[in-house]
Order: sequence, then structure tokens, then C-alpha cells
Amino acid sequence: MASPEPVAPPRRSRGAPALPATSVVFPGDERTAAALISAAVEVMAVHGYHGTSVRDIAAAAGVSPAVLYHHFASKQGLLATVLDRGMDVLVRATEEALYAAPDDPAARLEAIVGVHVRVHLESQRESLLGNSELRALEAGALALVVARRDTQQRMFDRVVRDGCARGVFTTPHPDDASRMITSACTAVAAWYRPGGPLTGDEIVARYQRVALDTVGYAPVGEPASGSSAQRFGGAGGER
Amino acid sequence: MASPEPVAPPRRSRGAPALPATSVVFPGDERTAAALISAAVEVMAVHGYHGTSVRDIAAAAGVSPAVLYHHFASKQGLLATVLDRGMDVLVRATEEALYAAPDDPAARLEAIVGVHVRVHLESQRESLLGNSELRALEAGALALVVARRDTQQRMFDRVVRDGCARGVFTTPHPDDASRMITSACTAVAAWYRPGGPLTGDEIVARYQRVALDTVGYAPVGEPASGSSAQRFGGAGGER
DNA sequence: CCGGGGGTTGAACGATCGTTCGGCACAGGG
DNA sequence: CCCTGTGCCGAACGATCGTTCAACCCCCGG
Repeated sequence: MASPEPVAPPRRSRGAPALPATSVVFPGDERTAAALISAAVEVMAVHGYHGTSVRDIAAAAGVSPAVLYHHFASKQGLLATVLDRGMDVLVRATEEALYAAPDDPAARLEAIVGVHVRVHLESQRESLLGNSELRALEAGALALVVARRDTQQRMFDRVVRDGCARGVFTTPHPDDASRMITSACTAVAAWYRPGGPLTGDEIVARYQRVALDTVGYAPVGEPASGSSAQRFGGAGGER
Repeated sequence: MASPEPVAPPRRSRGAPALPATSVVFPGDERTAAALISAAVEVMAVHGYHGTSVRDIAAAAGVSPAVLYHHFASKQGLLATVLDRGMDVLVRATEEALYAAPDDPAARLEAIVGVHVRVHLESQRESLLGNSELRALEAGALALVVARRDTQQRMFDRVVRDGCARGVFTTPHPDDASRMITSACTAVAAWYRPGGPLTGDEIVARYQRVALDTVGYAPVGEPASGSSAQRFGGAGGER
């Protein structure tokens, strides 16, 4: 690999290693640490943790392999940082969406489904990593990430159960429907390709809509004849 | 790792390496090849392809590392065999279920959801491998497996679209609902633990039920008041 | 001007990786 | 009886792995 660059000498002007900007890079991070995190997400999402070497990550970040150990305890520590931050971003975004949503089961479900799908669309590589490389985490870091994942699932469970208790959702299996929704939304990161026929907004809207069907959404006050389809889709040409 | 065995000398009585019996082990397989396949599924499902060494697989199969190369071209070839067979089992089972099902969208959807969930429950490790280690496959073998996966998805798409065309399913987004269903059913392999509170049959039944809600199942002939819930659940105490 | 220190480097460590190879054990046909 | 072939083994190959280390560069306070 590492082919010679045809133009522009590899001279690095010091302290500007590579392109940052990922959802797991936080504003307070040092430049090189941010570049390493970003590079790790990029490369590990493709080849996996064990399929990616420290040299691969360092090369993608534009630094020497040894630099990694000045910013992280180990390759494992870098993975732990990425996964922990990724789950943190997801949970926080979901919490905020839930907090801002009105006291209505359908609106709440739409809110958290929207956030969940959007995060998995926009932070696709981080999500992919978080879903496939948990097994590469050592016990301590794994417990932290799993705890956050449970928190995320619990938020969905609560919304669906509440909707059922109020009679707005009619599914006889709230917890299973809830898990099926999160599973389906999480899987978006596995198939979505940025150049596809649907925009992110369209995908989000569709998943929100189908998720409401999944929980058996039946608006209160109206017994609703036929199906619940009429209550939806005021605007927009569906296809 | 290779700790000395305290009792029972490692003497092998030739030609009886280890315990076989996995869904990707076929009847015509030689004993040692079967043991290697079975061991590969077991170990790789836990640590991933790159996280598993040839020595790990050989040890789990009770043979020497060199034996692997008498039955497979390489470690990569062994993975290709496992994944290819796994997808083949899934697609064939779904095809047969579809063939045996009556000409009714709801019954067909129940049939293929049932098979899909059951395969992912009973062949959990193979499924886990197939969902997370496609990236470790080289181009040729990958194309084969991806083609089979597309076939599987197409069967779901066709059933859902047909149900919509007949007015039995009311979802405005058949393809998205279809993909959400397969995603959710596939994810079963990621969370199911054999000792859990629900039996496999119960999980299958619940997923069938929720899947029908997901596509907006509204039985024909009856405009159905309230929700579709009444049409279901004749027997069995739901919870 | 000088001195110090954090960030970076190339080189090297032992360990383990996938793979190969020569030879051994043993069943079956002459 | 021997001879052949098949399946298995231990040992070893070079490559690459994660990690360490001493030296270096360059910015910054004095």
C-alpha cells in the first residue's frame, strides 16, 4: 500500500495531521487525537477492529504508529473511546428529543425513531462499528457501552408501553415491537448509501410512519374505519 | 493458551476429532471437515474472522492447524464455505415455506417471518457470522453471498407488495416495511439467549404478529373497527 | 540568546499470524 | 508379506502484529 504521492511532497507542516469532523470527535479534543479517532472510525468500520492494524489507523491519520500511544493507552483504548462516545451521542440525542416532544405517545415515538434513524444515517460508520465490534471490547469498557445501549432500549420500551397503557398503541407485544423498531432503525446504518434514491429526511419519515404501524397505532377518539392509513399522510406524494 | 490436560492423555484414536452437528454441516461432509466447519462457526461467531486464528479453529476441532489446509484452500475458503452454506440454508428454507403457504398475503408473511426468525434462533452462531463478517469475504465469495441475501430480501418484498396490491396490507411504504421486518428478524440472533424467558415458538409467534401490524394488515371483507387486534389472538394468553 | 519540554519519529522488540513441508501412522489391495 | 495412498502431525517459514524506546524537532518562557 502506501503508494508514493505523485505531487505535493509529503512534508507535513506540523500539527495539522488530517481531516477531522466525526460525531465522536468532540470540540475539546487535541488535533492529533481527533485525527486518530476519525481515522479509526473510518478504517475500523470497513475492516473491523481485528482487521485493522495500528499502522493502518496511523497512516489514515497521517501520523506515525507510535503517536497513537501518546494519546491513547492502547489500540483497545482507542476503540473504547470511539464506541463509548458513539453510544453517548446516540443516547443524549434521544434523551433530548424525548424531552422536547409533547406528552403524546405517537409524537414521542416519532421523535425517538427520527433521532435514532438520523444518527445511524449521519454517523453511519460509528454506528456500524458500535453494532459489530462490541465483542472486541474488554470487559470494563464493554459494560459501559452495554449499559448505554440498555438505556437507549429502555427509552423505546417506555414510550411503547405508555402508548399501550393509554390505548393509543394496540400491539399485544409492546416490548417485542419496541425491540423490532430499534433493530430495524439500527440496521439502517448497514444498508444506507449516501447516493441512494431517498434522502435522509425521506427515510426518517418512512421509518417513523412504519414504526407507528408496528406498535398498532390507532388514534384515540376516532374508532377509525378500515386502517389507520387515513389518519396519516396529509401532505406529500407517497409512492 | 494450550494448557496441558490434567487427565486423559491427548492420544486421539484417529478419525474422530470432535462434535459436529451444525446447520452448515452437510451430511456428505467428511468427519474432519465437518468438525472444522463446526469449530469455525463456534469460535468465529464469538471473536470474528480476524479475531480468530487458524490455530484457534484447529484446537476447537481437535486437530492440528495444518489439517485445515487439507480440507480447505485457506482460512478464507473455510469462511466462504460457512457463509455460503448459511445463506443457502436460509434461502432454501424460506423458499420452501413460501411454496407450502396458501395463496394469502398474511399467511405467506407469517410463513416467511416464521422461518426467518426460527433459522436465526436455531442457527444463531451461523447467522451472527453471516451478519457481521461479510466484510471479511473476498470479492468472489462475497458476490455469491450477497446475491443470496438479495434473493431473501426479494421474497419478503414480493409478499408485502402483493399484499398491498390486494388491499390486505395498508402500509404506504411496502419496501421499507419489508426491509424493517427482515432487519428486525435478523437481529434476533444478536440478542437471543437460549435460557431466556421466552421459548423459540413464542418469539416466532410474536414476531409474526408484530410483522403483520408493521405492514398494516387489515383483513379484507371486514372494514375492521378500532384496530386490527381483534382479528388476531383467538387463543393463547397474551401478556 | 539559551534551555526545557511536549509531540513526533524511525527502529526495534517479542509474539503471533497464515501457510508450507517432510515425514509418520495406518488401512487396503496385490 | 510389502507397497501405496490418504490423512494427520510437528516444526518451521517470512510477514505482520501491538507496543516500547531513545532521539529529535520545534515552540515558548526566560
